[in-house]
Order: sequence, then structure tokens, then C-alpha cells
Amino acid sequence: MLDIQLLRNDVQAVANRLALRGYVLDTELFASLESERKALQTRMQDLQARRNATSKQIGEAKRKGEDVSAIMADVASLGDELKAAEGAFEVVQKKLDEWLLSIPNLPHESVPSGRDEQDNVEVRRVGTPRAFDFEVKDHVDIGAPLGLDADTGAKLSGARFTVLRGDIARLHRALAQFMLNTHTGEHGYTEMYTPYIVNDYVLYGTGQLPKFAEDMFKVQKGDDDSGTAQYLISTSEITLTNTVRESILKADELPIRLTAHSPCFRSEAGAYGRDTRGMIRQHQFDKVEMVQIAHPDHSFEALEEMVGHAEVILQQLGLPYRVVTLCAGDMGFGATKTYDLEVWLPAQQTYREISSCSNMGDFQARRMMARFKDENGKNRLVHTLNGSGLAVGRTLVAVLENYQNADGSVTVPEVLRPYMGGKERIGS
RNA sequence: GGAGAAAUGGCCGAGUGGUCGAAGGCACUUCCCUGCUAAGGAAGCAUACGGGCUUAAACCUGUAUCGAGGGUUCGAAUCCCUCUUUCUCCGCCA
Repeated sequence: MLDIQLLRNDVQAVANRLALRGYVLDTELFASLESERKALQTRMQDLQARRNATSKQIGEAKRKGEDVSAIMADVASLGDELKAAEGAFEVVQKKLDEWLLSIPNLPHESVPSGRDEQDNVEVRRVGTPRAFDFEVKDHVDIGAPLGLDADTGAKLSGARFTVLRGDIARLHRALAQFMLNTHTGEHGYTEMYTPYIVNDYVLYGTGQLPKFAEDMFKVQKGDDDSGTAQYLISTSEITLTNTVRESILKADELPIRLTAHSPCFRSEAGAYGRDTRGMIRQHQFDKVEMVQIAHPDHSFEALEEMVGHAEVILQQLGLPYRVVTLCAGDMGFGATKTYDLEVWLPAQQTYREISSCSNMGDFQARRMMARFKDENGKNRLVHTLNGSGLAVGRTLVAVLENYQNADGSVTVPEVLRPYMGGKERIGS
């Protein structure tokens, strides 16, 4: 959520920044809602002040044993007037809030302009794609004999669900363990285990709601759909970031670095027909997530660091990748700046997203009311960052494809062998 | 699922329908006093939003907030209803 003061002070500047990401800000709507709000709020507060003053008078008069019927008659109609004013104010305030919640974040100055992924800017390439002296297979063909079982997944749950068995299931687990151990052991993150089902207001905090309900899985207890709506998390960014909601942190607690391994559930509405083959795009996938709660003055340094943390995983796994800065038009709703890490997939002869690291600025903090007491004792909003470190399913895909051998086996990357009982290859 | 108890500021804790944004204590900040450690004294110390003033802040002023939402009332922390959470006991359960 944007700071409404920013809009009040200079709507046009905000509109211009938002235009960079292809968002058209309805400045006229804002102007009319604001003037309405102002008039109604002033009126409501005046009435409240009058009510309070009169009530106080009545209290004093009664204490002295005086007759209060005259004053009572005076305020007889006040209650109704006040009720009407409050009602009208709430309607406008709610409209204003909803509108504000639907506006994406402002891109940082360092973000390249552009419409879509065509305009993203490559920052660096690391590692050299391996030269194969045989015909490479994609992960589906390599994985099938090793226990990657899309048919059983479909039988149980439908398209975009996969069953893993045997060594390949273990390799999948090994990847998550390795990532988690690296972030906790080397990068200073605290390991977290969090709920996979969350209340709807939590999703307002991180920005999935109100706009992106169709991307989520909604759940209910038994057949009871009354009460607070609940959703499966689409990323543990949601739970990790919201751990600081509605709290006032101490400045010396920052930055808070949290990591978790969790499943992620996404409906993939609007992705019909895309990446239908294999494990690239699933309704359920595992991810090791990194979240930082940062001091606003240092959040962009923290972003660079976090990208580095994700890169370490790729480097240690020996996977070639590149880093791109997303252009304004390709960034997610709440981001001020985003780097994507893309891993080399030999079967597709291309780099595919495996991690996305974003600085959300104070956008989520404002929605969550997450603050800290600064050096002067003032409460300020924190900045929040999140990044995949990494998407486990896609990392599995990358390992299978990059480490495949001519005989159909797959070499286990060295750093994973301790997690695989010392095994050097699977499927031979 | 059943029965009962509870929810007040950073923390503890008082609160009779009226002068209560809320006693008191702890913690914290500033100052004073005291020749160390310690102790004593004074003041300050919630959040959000509106309006005024302002480049801005400070400041002044108003409103709201005592788990949440409704209601009764001229007036609610206090009375009524619903919900949430926590604790205790019983049942069920990985």
C-alpha cells in the first residue's frame, strides 16, 4: 500500500512513477474521494466533539443535582445526525481504502523501464553451460525411469501434480536440506517452520489479497465456510513476513533474517497451456524462502546480499545461471525492485526463472503495520524483502538436466552427496 | 465437541455508567541532588487519523482506540449480544 500522504502531496508524481510499470492511476477518482472524505470526516468529528462536550455538561450538572432536561432536549437529534455522518464517512473511507489497496508499489529509480520480460536487463552470467556429446533429454524423460511420476500425480490430484519416488524423492529432499543448511549456517538466517494455512487478513499484509484471490487455493473446515476465510500459502514469504505484523521492533533487532522450507500452492489461473509438461509449473511445489525485515536505510544493500545468498546455492550446485533486473512492467505487485535468477536448462536451451528476489520497501509493512523505533524514538515502517533460495522443484529439474549422463543416469552434485548417503549417481 | 475462567498502555496491575486515554508500580528518557557501586527527588513517556501552522519538523487542536464487531444510553473500559484468542477440566485424535 502506498503512503496516502504521497498521493495527497503530489498525485501526478505518483501517477508518473506508476506509469513506468504500465499502471494508470485514476487521479480524478482520488481527488473526488478525498474531498468527499475530508468533508465527511470534518463533519463527523465536529458532531462527535459536540456530543462529548454536552455529555460532559450533563455529567457535571447531574452531579450538582441540577435539572438536565433542557440540555437533553438540546441534543436529542444529535445521535441520529451523528449516526448518519459516521455511516457516510465509513462508506467513503472504505472505498478509498479498497482503491489504495489495489495500487501497485512504485518502482525504484534504478529499475529499468519497460513493458514485459523482453525489457528485462541481464546483469551477469555465471558458469558455462556444459557441452554434451550426446543428445540431451529433458527432465521428464530423464526423470521417468528414476521415479518422477506425473501419471500417478494426475491420478491422485489432476494435472500439475507430480509424485516422486525413490532416489529422486530423496534428491528433492536433499536439495531442500542443503539450501536450508546453507542459509542458516552461512548466511545468518533463522530457520522457521510456519503454518501452510493462513487467515485472509494475513494475505492483505503481503499483497496477495484483495487483488489476486484467483491465484490462491481457498480452504474450509469440514463443510463450514462461515468465519474467517483461509487460504493455502502460495509461498512462505506470506508467513515469514507476517511474523512481524502489527509489531514495533527495536532498531537493533534489524535486520531480521528468516528462512523456511515449505510447500507452495498456486492455482496457476491464467497459465493454461503453459509449461504443462514436467515439473516447471505445478500447483504444489517446494521452496526454500528467504525473508528479511530491514531498516529502511539499508534495504537495497540487503537486496544485493540476498541475491548473493541465492546465487551461492546455484554456484555450489554447479548450475550455470544468469541474473536479470526486472523492468518496471514485469515486476510483481508489491515490489520496488526485483532480481530474477535464471538457471540454464539444456533441454530448452534457455535460462528459466528459479529465484526471484525483491525489495518490497514499506509497501507490505504499511499493510501489516510493521514498524520499528528508530534512533530518535520515532516509529517508522520497516522494509521487507523476500527471495527464493531456491525453488526446490525447479532446482531438481535443473540438476536432472545439467547432470544427466549418456546412459540415463544422473550424477549427484558433490555438495548433495552427504544428504544422499554418499551416493555419486542415481539411476545406474 | 462439552463445561468453566479470562483478555486494560512496552510489562505488571486498578477501575463505582459521567470530569477516564485510563490510578499505581516496573521499565525507559531528560534534569536535579549525592564524591565510587547504590540510593533519593522532579518532569516526561501509547497508537492512528483529521484540522491548523510549516519547505519540513516541532508545536497547537480535534477525533478514535481498554481482544474484535454489533447494541442499549445524552454519555460505555464499565451494561447486553455475537465472534476471536488464551488458560483449566472432560471427550476425541496424529
